[in-house]
Amino acid sequence: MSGRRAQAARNDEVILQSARAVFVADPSAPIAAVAEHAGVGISALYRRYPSKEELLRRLCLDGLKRYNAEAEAALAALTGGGDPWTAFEGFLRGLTDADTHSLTQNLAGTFTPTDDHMRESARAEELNTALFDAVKRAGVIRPDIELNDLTMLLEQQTAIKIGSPERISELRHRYLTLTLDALRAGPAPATPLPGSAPTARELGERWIPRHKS
Amino acid sequence: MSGRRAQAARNDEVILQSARAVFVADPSAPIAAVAEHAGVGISALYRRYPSKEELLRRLCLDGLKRYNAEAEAALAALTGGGDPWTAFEGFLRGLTDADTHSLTQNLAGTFTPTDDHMRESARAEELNTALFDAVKRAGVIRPDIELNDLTMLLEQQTAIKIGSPERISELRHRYLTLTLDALRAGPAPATPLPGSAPTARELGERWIPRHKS
DNA sequence: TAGCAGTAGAACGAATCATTCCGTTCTGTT
DNA sequence: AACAGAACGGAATGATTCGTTCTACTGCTA
Repeated sequence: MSGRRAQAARNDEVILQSARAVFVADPSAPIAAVAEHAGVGISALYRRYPSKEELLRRLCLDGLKRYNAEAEAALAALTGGGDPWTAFEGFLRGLTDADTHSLTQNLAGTFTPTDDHMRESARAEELNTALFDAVKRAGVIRPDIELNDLTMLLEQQTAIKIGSPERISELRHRYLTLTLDALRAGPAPATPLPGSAPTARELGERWIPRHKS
Repeated sequence: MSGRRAQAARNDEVILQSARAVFVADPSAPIAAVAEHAGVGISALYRRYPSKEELLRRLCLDGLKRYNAEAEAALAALTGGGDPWTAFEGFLRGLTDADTHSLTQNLAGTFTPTDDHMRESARAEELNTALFDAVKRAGVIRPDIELNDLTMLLEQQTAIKIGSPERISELRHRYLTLTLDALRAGPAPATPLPGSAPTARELGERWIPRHKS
């Protein structure tokens, strides 16, 4: 399968990825920005999604599913007899990599949820509770942390927006490491922080006015 | 001094506070939202500030000054022989209360900075370095944390936006406590977390579409 | 080679928003 | 008592942004 058909198939992919990249960076970005990022025309978008809202719904739903997949994996590792803390850390690392919270919490409110969203969301809550209870029962987490604290902690990561996606990921893992140290029960292991601290240049760059980019 | 003159003086105040509240919650909010929040007409704003940008500049400058004031206070406490960790914690608590990072980092880029901003910013960097070096030298902070990490950690707080300003503050202090535990050198004290975790209701509320508020 | 799936991007229309402007109300002064 | 104007509320304005639609073009594919 090649030619026109192939380009279309390729576009399916590049459009979704571009939408993810653009809307994760700026949830209120115009749809034209997605087209530009993908290197396609606007009509290529509208051929696939009837409206911007529908595209956002799709992205968010994918995010929810990805979240649930990570949770299921962690839960499986846990009930399979794996080390509780390792499973828990892997869970949070996975979510950080997938940037699921930028896709769900940051997009929430920009569209009216469908039944699918409700379903995945409910499922997420189940998995969450099961996972958290298991980890809590294993006693590897400090006792005054509650389930919903995790959501907020992960959501805080979305405020880190500096430079390239890779750099962002590096920084998020850096501070996740710190958070994990704080989350862990018992004596602090003080894991060495990965990555490097922001530079003065990175921090200063944000003062230049950005009307058009 | 009363009557018309008094109302004007009162408006000076209420307008600034409203602008802070509105733009901290949403840096791209329309100027009309500020007027509405303040309970005044739009012209009351334009009488005081020639443009939206000027108002933003003012807010940001106030934020920078507040930041520097906190830093100076902490530095004074430190060189005055106070406990280094207490001074450091007080510094971060103060910044969290004043929400200086919402006023500076989150507003940066929405206007072209003036010389005043540059000046205060440079001053902030001086104070920062002095303060951080002193705390670092005292050995109360884990060694792999660098100066600019603090900025990012504080900036992450600005992602916490749930419910009333009081609730937001409570949650930010809750996670600041956690971060402080992670930041501190040596054996983890595991300070009890203040406030209460987010509720499912608080978390779920964000899924309702918000086109008009 | 006819037809259509697929596309690029201009055109359109609605909405948003900063700013201006006009008419009104009060106050301090003459 | 009457007025000059400070201060104000909010409608009108004009520019801009942005989602969506529409037209014209391209090159498979049957």
